[in-house]
Amino acid sequence: MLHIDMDYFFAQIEEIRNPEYKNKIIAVCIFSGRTEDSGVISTVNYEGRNVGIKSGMPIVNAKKLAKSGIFLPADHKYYESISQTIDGLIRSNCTKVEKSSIDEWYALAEDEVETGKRIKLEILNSTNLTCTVGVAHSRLGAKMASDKAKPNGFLILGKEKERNLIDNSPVEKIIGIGPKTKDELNELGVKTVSDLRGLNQFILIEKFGKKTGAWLYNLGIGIYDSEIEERIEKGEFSRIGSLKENTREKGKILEKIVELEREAKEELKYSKKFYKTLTLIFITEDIKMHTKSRSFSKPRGEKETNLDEIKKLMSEFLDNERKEVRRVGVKFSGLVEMDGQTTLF
DNA sequence: GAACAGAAAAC
DNA sequence: CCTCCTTTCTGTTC
Repeated sequence: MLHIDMDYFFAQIEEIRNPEYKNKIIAVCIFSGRTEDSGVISTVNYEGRNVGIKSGMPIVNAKKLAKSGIFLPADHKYYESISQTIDGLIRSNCTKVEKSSIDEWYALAEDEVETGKRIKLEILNSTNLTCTVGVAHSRLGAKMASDKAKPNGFLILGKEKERNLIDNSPVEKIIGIGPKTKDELNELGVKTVSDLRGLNQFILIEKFGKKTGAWLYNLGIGIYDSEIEERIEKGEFSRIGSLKENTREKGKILEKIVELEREAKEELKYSKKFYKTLTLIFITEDIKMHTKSRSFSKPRGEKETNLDEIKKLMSEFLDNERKEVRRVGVKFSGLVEMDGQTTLF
């Protein structure tokens, strides 16, 4: 299996688009609009990483680390179009392709080493962007290989190296193990994947749930999932945004929700899909996420208004929660194809 | 089995 | 001090 991962994607795109920034620190930012520099770093180039800037870091803190750095707003539409170009190149070279995010792909091909090299070159020729390719037997191994080789790298792992690399990795380097699972595993004395071996599978399932528990058990004994899922369609569309200030005022919150709903509907319109469920998202002052949703017996389209439901769901939330609201969002899910007919079911 | 809410993760 | 988007899983309730 191949794993193709674009190097510091958004920031690299900005480097290519603005050659005058060559060799400077470039950080692509998500500005929240609360204050001048509120928001976080999305992606930063290696010059920026060298001085300690990381993705997820508040923009204000990053600016302290790089007085002369270039801090640009994310231009998602443009990054998406480049992602599509790359997607086309990969698909024309591989037998099976899974696009796992805007800048990452898993793929199968006849001769994977040769194909990987060719893809790297074709991407460079047509976009001027570098990427890193990992080749291994499993999905996890391919991903670990590209992680290890980046940036602008190429790494092939045979079965034995693949197993060793995974076995000796700290658990938090494994895709699927985040901060919570890491902490819980560390408490059990598990630091690396190899420490998982020998743990009782029923204890793992009891502690981490059926799915994760069984997956961790298999990981420990060297069984890695390898399926490629060629899904194309998205299952939901959502928009989230920050309020100017934390508040509980219905008018202010509603105004933002309506604005976000309009944006999410644009996506919906573009996809020509209908939805069965509307969800409002609330992030309170303590950064906890809450949701309120309503499903409809008949799928709704881009034309229908949800104002009544939005007001009702919002009131329901505020009546049961006394914290202030920091951010809000709207989500359309349960997407279905409708082609004009409303009597599909 | 659907609806709803929340947790966790990846990006 | 704290952005945005999507997926997957789990528990609960009806």
